[in-house]
Amino acid sequence: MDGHAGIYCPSVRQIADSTVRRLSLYLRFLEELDGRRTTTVSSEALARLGGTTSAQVRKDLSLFGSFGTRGLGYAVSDLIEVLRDILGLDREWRVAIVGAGKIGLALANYGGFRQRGFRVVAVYDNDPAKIGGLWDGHHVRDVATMAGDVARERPDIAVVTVPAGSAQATADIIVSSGIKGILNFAPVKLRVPAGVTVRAVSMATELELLSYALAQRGLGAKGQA
Amino acid sequence: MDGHAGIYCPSVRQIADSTVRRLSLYLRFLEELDGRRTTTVSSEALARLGGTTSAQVRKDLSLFGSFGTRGLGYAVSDLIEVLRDILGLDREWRVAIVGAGKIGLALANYGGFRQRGFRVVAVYDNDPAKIGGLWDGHHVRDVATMAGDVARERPDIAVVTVPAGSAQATADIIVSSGIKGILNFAPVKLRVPAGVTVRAVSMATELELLSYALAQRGLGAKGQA
DNA sequence: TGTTGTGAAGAGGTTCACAGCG
DNA sequence: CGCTGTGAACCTCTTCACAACA
Repeated sequence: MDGHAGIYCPSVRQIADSTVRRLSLYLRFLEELDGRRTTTVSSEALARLGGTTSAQVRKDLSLFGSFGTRGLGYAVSDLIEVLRDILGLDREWRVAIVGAGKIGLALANYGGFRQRGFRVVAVYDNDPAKIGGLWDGHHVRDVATMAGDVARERPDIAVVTVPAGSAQATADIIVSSGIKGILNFAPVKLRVPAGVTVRAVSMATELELLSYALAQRGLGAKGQA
Repeated sequence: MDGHAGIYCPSVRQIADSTVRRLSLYLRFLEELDGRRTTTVSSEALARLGGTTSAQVRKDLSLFGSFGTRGLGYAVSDLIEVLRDILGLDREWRVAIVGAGKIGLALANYGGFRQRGFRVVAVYDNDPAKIGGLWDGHHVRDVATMAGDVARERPDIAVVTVPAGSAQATADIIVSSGIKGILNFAPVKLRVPAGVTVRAVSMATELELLSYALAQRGLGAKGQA
């Protein structure tokens, strides 16, 4: 055990999503800076990299503590450790992938996945054609057996990469098996009880936001045939 | 030409991302309701489906016009058409995929992609091993030839599914070739000139938001070994 | 009567500006 | 002197409450 989880308690109860999103961004920049042997960084420099303002950077960090040195800035390697701790990346997260399809595969093969401490411990599907087969080195199991496996393998997070139509039913199985975190790739809003956290990666929504932006842009100027 | 693009001009100049995101969600629910032959829906019902409030639904829609009937609600099929129009889904979007890998494949095979009017017109990569090969029915071309193709094939949107390290360079090529919309799957913040819209699908960030939420949750109660 | 559309009030996040320190 | 940390002002989005109306 590392025993230092929760050193950086926010003074305020609830931290905004937008803040955590930026912390995650800062961390990526800091790791890049660290790779270039940069030892110190100012809020101004971090802000430029992240497309925000120096005040925003300082405010974001100050919600969790005082990590900088006045007149100097932030020590890159220290801040990396702090942010990893805050974001919960100082430990391993055990992940079950539900839906042995292409999206899950893309995620599992995404370099940052393993590197950030996310480890696939089980893969499920409900398609008899897939069950028993191999998927990225894992045997695909029947989703019906999930609840029984959880006690043994203790996954922390379930990744839902099933079609929209079966996403809610899948989420229900996941919830009832006791998993408290869900990363949802299906283009539906999952309904879960309090105490379970859902995050959605919404390709459909982002595409539509893009479509909206482009359509708006076309109004004033050209409006292509 | 359909000629009715831009009927629904927002009274305010700038619509919030969060609003457009909800419109996209409403549209999905409306299509589901339409499939069940439901003809009318109240803001209250839409709100329940989308996890928001009726006032929010009405406010969101009222930014673009008055589409409901007092005492009755909204006509499902009419509202579907209105939202499709607002979101720019009443036309075809020509898409170039840059990075012939697994994520792009997952996206291209996602049902809603074609169905919502997004059509892949070209696939690029910079890996000589992939160039010339077949990818989901498309010949993979050298990304260096992109600028020349754009004049002929007029893609509206480029999907960036290359590794983080080459994402910015790829975006630069895309921008200089004249494409105005980018859907970015790489875990980096793309820097583009004004006039180009970027949307990011960030698996890394959402994973970290999930990790943060779970880590926080562990503090008060159990704090697993 | 039932539900929309909307001004006004409220909440929450961002920006400002400067005191506080190294 | 430079840069952080932070209360206060600002602004934007959300919620409320009710008039308007089919």
